[in-house]
Amino acid sequence: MIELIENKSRKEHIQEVAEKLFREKGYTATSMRLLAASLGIEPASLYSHIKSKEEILETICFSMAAQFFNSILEIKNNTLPADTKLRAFILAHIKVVLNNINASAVFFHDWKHLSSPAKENFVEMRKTYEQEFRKVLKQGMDENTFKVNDINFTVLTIFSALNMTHEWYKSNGKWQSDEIGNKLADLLINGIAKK
Amino acid sequence: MIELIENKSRKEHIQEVAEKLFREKGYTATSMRLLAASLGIEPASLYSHIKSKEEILETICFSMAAQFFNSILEIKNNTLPADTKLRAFILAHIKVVLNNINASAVFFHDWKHLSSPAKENFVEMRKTYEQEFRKVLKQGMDENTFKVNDINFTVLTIFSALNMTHEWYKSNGKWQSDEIGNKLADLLINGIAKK
DNA sequence: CCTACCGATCGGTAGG
DNA sequence: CCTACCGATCGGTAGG
Repeated sequence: MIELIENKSRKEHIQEVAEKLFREKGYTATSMRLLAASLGIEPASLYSHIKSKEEILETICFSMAAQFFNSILEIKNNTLPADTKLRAFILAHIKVVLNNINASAVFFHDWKHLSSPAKENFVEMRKTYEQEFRKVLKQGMDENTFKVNDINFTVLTIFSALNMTHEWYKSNGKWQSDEIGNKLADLLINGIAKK
Repeated sequence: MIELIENKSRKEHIQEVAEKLFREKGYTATSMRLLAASLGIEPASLYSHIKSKEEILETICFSMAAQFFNSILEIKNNTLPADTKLRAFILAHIKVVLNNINASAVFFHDWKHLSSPAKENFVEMRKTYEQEFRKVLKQGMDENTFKVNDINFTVLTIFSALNMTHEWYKSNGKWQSDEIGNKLADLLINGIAKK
């Protein structure tokens, strides 16, 4: 059986196929019947492994959130120059996005379909995570190496650039995660204009 | 009647309310029953004015596409230095996004729910539009004022930053469209690092 | 993991 | 713009 060969539980398999479908069609437009058919089972059989459609969405969103937090855990308290630290943050963030390309697409597009209180928790976690990026921008201003007029605006723009990579990234393409992370860091830190 | 005072046809009113709901809940998750209720009419009455739910989506997507094209029409064939031209493109683009905040959210999120051949046309138009931004990056490299390693990557990142503004922009906020456009242009052209 | 089925809701039509 | 209604599909449950 595939799930034994790949050493994955049936639940993990459901999760994985759901991520792919949710990414392609969107969470709301994906029916449990299609998910079941994609797994080769009857719709009712899904509910032996999962509680509800929304449970799948919650698992995606909170597992991704945990991965984002973990990815910067070892960087955030290091003593590093602001530009080095920001680049490390960007590389860590992009690695999580590109290693979980389906889940991150769902994470970015469909978190708003979470119910309360999951939705409020989600927004709160995102804010806490973004705070680490705010801190490093502040640090760069204090060190006089960054010129940032508006920290909030800059953080939002950085995340815009980082989080859209999932839309155009092809895993069979020529770029590795760190290459893309470095290109993004170069562009955001140094800009398009020649020095 | 409101629609007469505001000089709007019933169809335009439906369109406007639909844009707001589609933005808030997503296209698929918004039912025609909710749309009707928001307008204070019965669901069946909608179909006196529109052909289908997807017609509303098509109108949003193609009207936005037309606005984006028109906004750069007077700029693209001018003889301008690349950085000036890129900034003008960014200001024009951001003005369209922020003047149509609901419609642009739908445009960016839900275009994939278009059916064929509308979807293919949409993708084609977007590619043509992006081409103008590619040209100005190429121009900047020729003029030796831009340092761009990868035009395709850079254009995608520029649009990521530009197109996410709709998610956090508050129309009652302190910023006007051109202020945001200029801040984006500053960040993308000059970067975060102090010169 | 299946058969059988639930009530609710979907987009849309007929006819006035 | 309404009443009345269509067949299809939704997420999910009961019981095995």
